[in-house]
Amino acid sequence: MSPPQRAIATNRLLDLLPAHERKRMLAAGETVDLVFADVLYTPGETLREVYFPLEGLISLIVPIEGANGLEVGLIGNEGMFGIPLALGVDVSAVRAVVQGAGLALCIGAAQFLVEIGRNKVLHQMIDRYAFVHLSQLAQTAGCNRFHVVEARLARWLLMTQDRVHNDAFHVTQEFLALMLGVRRVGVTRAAGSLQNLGLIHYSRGNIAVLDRRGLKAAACGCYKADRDAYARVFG
Amino acid sequence: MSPPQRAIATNRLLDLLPAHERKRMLAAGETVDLVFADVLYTPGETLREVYFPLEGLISLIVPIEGANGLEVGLIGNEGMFGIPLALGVDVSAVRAVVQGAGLALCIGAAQFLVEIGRNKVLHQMIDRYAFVHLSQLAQTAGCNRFHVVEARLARWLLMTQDRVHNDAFHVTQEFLALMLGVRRVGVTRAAGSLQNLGLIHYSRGNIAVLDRRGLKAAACGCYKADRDAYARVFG
DNA sequence: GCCTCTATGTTCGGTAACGCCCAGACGGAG
DNA sequence: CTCCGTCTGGGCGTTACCGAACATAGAGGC
Repeated sequence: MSPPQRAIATNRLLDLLPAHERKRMLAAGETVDLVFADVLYTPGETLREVYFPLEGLISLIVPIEGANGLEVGLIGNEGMFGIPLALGVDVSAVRAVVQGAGLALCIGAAQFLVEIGRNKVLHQMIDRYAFVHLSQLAQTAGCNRFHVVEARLARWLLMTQDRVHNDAFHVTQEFLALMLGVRRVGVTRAAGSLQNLGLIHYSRGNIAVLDRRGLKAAACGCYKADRDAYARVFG
Repeated sequence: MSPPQRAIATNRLLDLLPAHERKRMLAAGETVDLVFADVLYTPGETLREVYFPLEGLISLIVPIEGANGLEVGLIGNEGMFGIPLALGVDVSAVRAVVQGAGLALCIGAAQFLVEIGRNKVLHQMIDRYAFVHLSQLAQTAGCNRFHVVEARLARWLLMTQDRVHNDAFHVTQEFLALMLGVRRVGVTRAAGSLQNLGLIHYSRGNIAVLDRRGLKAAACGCYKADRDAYARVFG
């Protein structure tokens, strides 16, 4: 057997740029390691830099009175953190927490503004991503209101799997409960149900997706809606 | 007594523009009458025009499987409908329904694109508004998840009052139930409670806010959070 | 081996919603 | 005045959660 190959991680947004522009972006920032559970930003904090995850995963969490907060966005290598800057605002509206360790391209705010000012295609692309984020946010709002925990958990697992490009990843039920805005017990029940159906396997924070098709069936339509929204804009 | 005066309605976004630019915008479009319950757009529909409400009220509703949809945004004269166009996307992500009749400035999509291409201040302003909308969407997502009907109803009434610039307006419990994503009976209970507290009065669709302070106290903090988000960006 | 810490599983009573259905009450059209 | 459509109020059983507490079980350090 050959040793485990490690593909060069990329960011799908940056991949949309012409080669020379992509190089420019890579040169404009530096590759940093996102450390699990690091809080990159809190609401109201001034944005010092933006992140284009190559492998890492960033959760966007909105604080809410009477609760521990709620995840309203999940950013992997299909997106970026720092939309407000592209919209002319330099503060974060949400808490940004590293949910999966890995590399990310980090670009200073000032430099990023220079780049989007200089490069129309880049700016256009970020704007379109902002629209996708807007759509997904609206979808999530409805999902959180109407859909049962099990379906939302299935959706979350699929979204995460898409972003880590791996059937297995690490996340405890405690953490899932925080993301979904439910009690841990609720996650235990839902996850147990999904496991009984043979869709996933988990043990002490190690989750493996066994049956992607089945998981899609168990998830609410919001998963598909999210993907469609992305695909409609980026093809 | 003097006859009821009718102030010239304005749009707070357009008011932020220099006088000559504001005139230009008014000339670029035409003033139309938003008709109650009209569906301006459905999800996926191509945007033919944008609206800057002067008096009218537009509800943004996201379709959601297993439910009748959920309101995720409310646009009065403090905002505009058509954010996607400013972000380089020409389809609506939501259903846009006229929730309060009144005048609005309507500008064709092509013309609007010309204007924001020509006028940096305008484009910047719309982008910032998009950010505010993003923040409010995140807040709403959490609010819908965690807060009880009564508090959400109070928030909705305050938001609407702000946008119609009037203590009284017309909205049935049936409609409120749709907006809040609950049963009509749930609205009956919550509205009855607010009325018992002397905060509002209602009868057959005619709602009057009697005690704004009290209503703020009854609402969740999301109302204040929304206003703060707007104020932080537009001062 | 043993201990400890973290993660998971279970149980209890409580509650804020749900869907469904029916009853009353007002107001405008005829 | 009567009729009818719209709007509001209430009851009933059900459900998916909640908060709190307690019980097991695997993984790693020593």
